[in-house]
Amino acid sequence: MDFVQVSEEEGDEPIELPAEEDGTLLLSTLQAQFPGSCGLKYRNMDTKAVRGVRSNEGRLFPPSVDSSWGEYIYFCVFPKENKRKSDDNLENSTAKTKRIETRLRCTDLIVLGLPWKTTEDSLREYFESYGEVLMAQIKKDVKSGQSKGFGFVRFGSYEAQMRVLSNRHLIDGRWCEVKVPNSKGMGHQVPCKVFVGRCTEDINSDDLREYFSKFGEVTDVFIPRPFRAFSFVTFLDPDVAQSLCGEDHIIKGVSVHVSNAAPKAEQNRSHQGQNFNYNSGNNFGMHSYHHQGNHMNSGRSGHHRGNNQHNAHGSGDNPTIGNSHSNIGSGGYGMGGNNFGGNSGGGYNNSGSHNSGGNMNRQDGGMPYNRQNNYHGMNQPHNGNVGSGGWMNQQNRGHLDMPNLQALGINPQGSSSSNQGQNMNNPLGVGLNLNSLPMNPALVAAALNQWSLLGNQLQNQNQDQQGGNFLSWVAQNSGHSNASNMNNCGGRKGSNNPNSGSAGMIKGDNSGCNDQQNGNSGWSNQSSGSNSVDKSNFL
DNA sequence: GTTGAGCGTT
Repeated sequence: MDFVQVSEEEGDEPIELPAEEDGTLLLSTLQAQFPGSCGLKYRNMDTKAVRGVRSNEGRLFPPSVDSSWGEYIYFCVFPKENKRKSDDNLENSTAKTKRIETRLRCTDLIVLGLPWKTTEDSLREYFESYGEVLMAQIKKDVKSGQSKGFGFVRFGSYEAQMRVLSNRHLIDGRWCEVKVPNSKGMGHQVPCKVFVGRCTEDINSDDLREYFSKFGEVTDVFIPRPFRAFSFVTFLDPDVAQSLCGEDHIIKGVSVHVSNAAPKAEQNRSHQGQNFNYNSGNNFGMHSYHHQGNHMNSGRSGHHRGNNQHNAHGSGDNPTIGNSHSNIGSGGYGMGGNNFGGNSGGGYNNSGSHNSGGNMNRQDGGMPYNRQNNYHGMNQPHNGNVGSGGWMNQQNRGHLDMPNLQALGINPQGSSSSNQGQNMNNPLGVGLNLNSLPMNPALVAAALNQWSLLGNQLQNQNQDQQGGNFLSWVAQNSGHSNASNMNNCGGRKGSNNPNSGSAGMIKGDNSGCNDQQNGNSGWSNQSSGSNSVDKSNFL
């Protein structure tokens, strides 16, 4: 009996696989040892090139005319979606295990928001472009047979599942969510998304996709608009994403920095007192977030970097519900880079020396310089969500650029938290859920300011508050917080009033400023040198 | 016949 020496990847120790009597090697024999493999290849010693092995109807044919497999060591071919970073040899030992594991990890996926008209056939048809669909069902009303607007799908491969989870889906004309059902306990999601800082405006999504595809399959590229000098790249393989973190890459001549797209921390449901002390339960095995006392650190790898409060939340789905965070106008428009919190419910420390940073929304792009503590910020830490998510549609539907939260293990449902629905943290106390307003939160804030709604409420919550409206409150607080903030921007040009955080739509000029930590308008993040950007709001 | 947050008569 002839044996064929096969290794998973070139250079690995080979396994001898028995060939059939006719000299062929059964694909099933190969797959018994190398699950997921679909073929063989070998390096031709003469040409130094890699040659593929002929494969037909479940059989692999020896390359030589005498039906001999020779002394070659063959290595496996895996479907493209299994392809790993080519130089990723360190993971060979785990790759196989991983494939086995991942095969076992296919789960039913719930598809929410389906059009009423979608049938199981059309649902299946849609998802078959991602891979083999083992099951597609629409939940219907028993009596009427009418669709309930959601359904389930199951894929044959984990790769397909991952791809589906990391993409958005336009099904029969409607944007739908695909999630792992009741996934609050799902802990296996690892971040596939990386934050790419120091982007320039001429680096478009195609550039990013093209560049990063050489490391692994890119499933999504997201560039916040208006331009904020960063973007997100999502890989199919979280290992690829992780392997790139911390690296600098040159794209179109520009040195960009890749870092973790800060995973949204576990929701702090306890909400108690002044102790804002949460360690994320979602550290994905690579970093834990120590948000202690009154300064939250957005730094990676558990380090306290920058000490700028940031908002780890604030996606369009407003996952900050039930948390002690706030966004007012986080995201692209309006107040953009700055989050002003209302701090209802006791929150944490409005009066101590360590007040939250003026720009709570800052997440560094990995620049090692010009990092300053920013404890002296507005006296309003977060709590309450005012218009979080900025321009994003609350349901994330219909927005082409909205990444899928669940790909990162973020479940916008808020799971069992009691604070679902109406925002319990609403600092306005005016019975408004600004998140539900389909408009620019900055405008909302400005409007409320006009109505003197914001200021009054905030006054009750902030002992430093001297009265006035919200905008003046912003000005005041960012005003006396600017000891650090102003200094961060030595190159500031005069056009931007750091106290005018309220001026949501004013385009700030912060060129030369690497740390925009004051009350600038959201637009000010457009400064070319800015690394003070918030990635978290786009996770 | 309407609707649009959710979690599945196996």
